[in-house]
Amino acid sequence: MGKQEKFVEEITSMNEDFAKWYTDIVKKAELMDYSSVKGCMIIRPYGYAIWENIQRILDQKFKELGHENIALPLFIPENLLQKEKDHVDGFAPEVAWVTHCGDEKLQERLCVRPTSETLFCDHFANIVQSWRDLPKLYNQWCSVVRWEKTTRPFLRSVEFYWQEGHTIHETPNEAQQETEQMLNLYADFFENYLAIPVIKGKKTEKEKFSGAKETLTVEALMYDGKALQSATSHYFGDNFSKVFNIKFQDRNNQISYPYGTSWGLSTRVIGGIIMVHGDDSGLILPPSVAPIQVIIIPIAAHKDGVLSKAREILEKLKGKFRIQIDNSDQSPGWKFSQYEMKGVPLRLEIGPRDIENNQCVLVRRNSREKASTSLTNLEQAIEENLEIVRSDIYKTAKNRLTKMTYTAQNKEELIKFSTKNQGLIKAMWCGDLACEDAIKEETGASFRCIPFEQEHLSDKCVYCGKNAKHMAILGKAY
RNA sequence: CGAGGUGUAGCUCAGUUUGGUAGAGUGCUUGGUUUGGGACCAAGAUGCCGCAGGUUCGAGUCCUGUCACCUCGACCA
Repeated sequence: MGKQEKFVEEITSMNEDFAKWYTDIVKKAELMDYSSVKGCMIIRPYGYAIWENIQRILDQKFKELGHENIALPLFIPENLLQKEKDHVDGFAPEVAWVTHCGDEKLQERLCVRPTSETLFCDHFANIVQSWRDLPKLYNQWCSVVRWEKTTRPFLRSVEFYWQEGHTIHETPNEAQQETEQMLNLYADFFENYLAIPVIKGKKTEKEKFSGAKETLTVEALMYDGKALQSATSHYFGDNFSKVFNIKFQDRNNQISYPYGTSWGLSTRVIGGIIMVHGDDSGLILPPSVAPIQVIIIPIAAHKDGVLSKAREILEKLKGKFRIQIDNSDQSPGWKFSQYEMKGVPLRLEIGPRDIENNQCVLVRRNSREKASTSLTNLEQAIEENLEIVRSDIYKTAKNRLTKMTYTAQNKEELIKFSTKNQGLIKAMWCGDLACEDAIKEETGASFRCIPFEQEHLSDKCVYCGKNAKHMAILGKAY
């Protein structure tokens, strides 16, 4: 039986219709369900458990770096939102307004937060007086609302869950370091935990966050060749501080404005995990965030000793791994398919033949290779196999990123690559908005970022031929 | 917000052309036999045919309106 063989007919093949494949996966793996509220989804327990694992890992990392969690209101008064002009211009078209309490019209309407910069700044202004009060390193886990016209599960929904970090610092340098530090933290999380290779870089003026001086981003490539902006980290300078009148007395007894940052990562990453690692049999979850890391499937469970042996294994390992046993009366084949659909990284089969030989069968989700494994060193074998899953799916994703990144030397190549090939395009750029707009118009590809790792491809802008300032990464994005 | 498509059992869909008893597969429930890649037999339960009007003796089917969802664009984390 070859690796490519498809065991499940219920999922649309990803090469046939990627969008349909994606919808099939999120529904059949029970990650989400549609709700009665337009554009809003229900994250089901299995999907939410992935988010909880993401939260647990990131929350610990944030705290190790001195950040504290905080909870701010769901609502933002209109006057507060409107203080920073670029910011409100960026978000106004998609905010939801609360206008009434019962039948009574509110004095001032309230928007449901699309992001919380304004609330944080308003609060900072109240609590900061001295340089001794700085830095403030805050983070909030919450949901926000952006009334998007078209929605897709996890990738773009009207309400979505995320974390938003908001910090203020004494000096620009310190705030810039924070911005970079958090971007690096995200990049490390994607690469080493989610097994998703990312490109780190800076957004163009056009693509940066409304109100930011600079937006840093990690961009990932999906199976279908589209890019996903996976997490962002913004440097605000003193933009927001001045507008919100956040002042402190500095070490020289002068009145100063602090320098701010914000950074966020949302449930969108779950969409990224699906589209980077999944295959025609369903999800493939990175072990670090998989709700179930090992599923034990007893074979011929009615026979003497099988179930008790399976339970014995579970008891021994349940403190070490997220491990479960499926002793339902479905056939083994059904269970194999079911847990492959749900992306469980490792399957442990145990049947009468194994028990005779003091062994079990371990099967990695991504390769489906079966390996008889002694029960004596089982814990170590599982640990090794989970790590093999992580590094294998990382390699697959990394190879795809390399293979699907093209270098465009001139306008013809740029147009050719953006229309014929799905993937990312490296190209030199003069830095002018006019070229950026024209490229978007002509090819449909947007500037994903100006990567930190620059290469000198040529001296000329790929589009206008003027002197090039940077190498940029372009692509179609979710 | 533009273009296209779909709403019938939990799910996937047939039935709409030509109006006349509400269907199939799968899933679900119960019992039994099975069990190393989605097992088999038997017996069951399940419907405001998206919603609101209209035409008609009679509407899932025809007409008008409306809502929701999906796909592709534009916008976004």
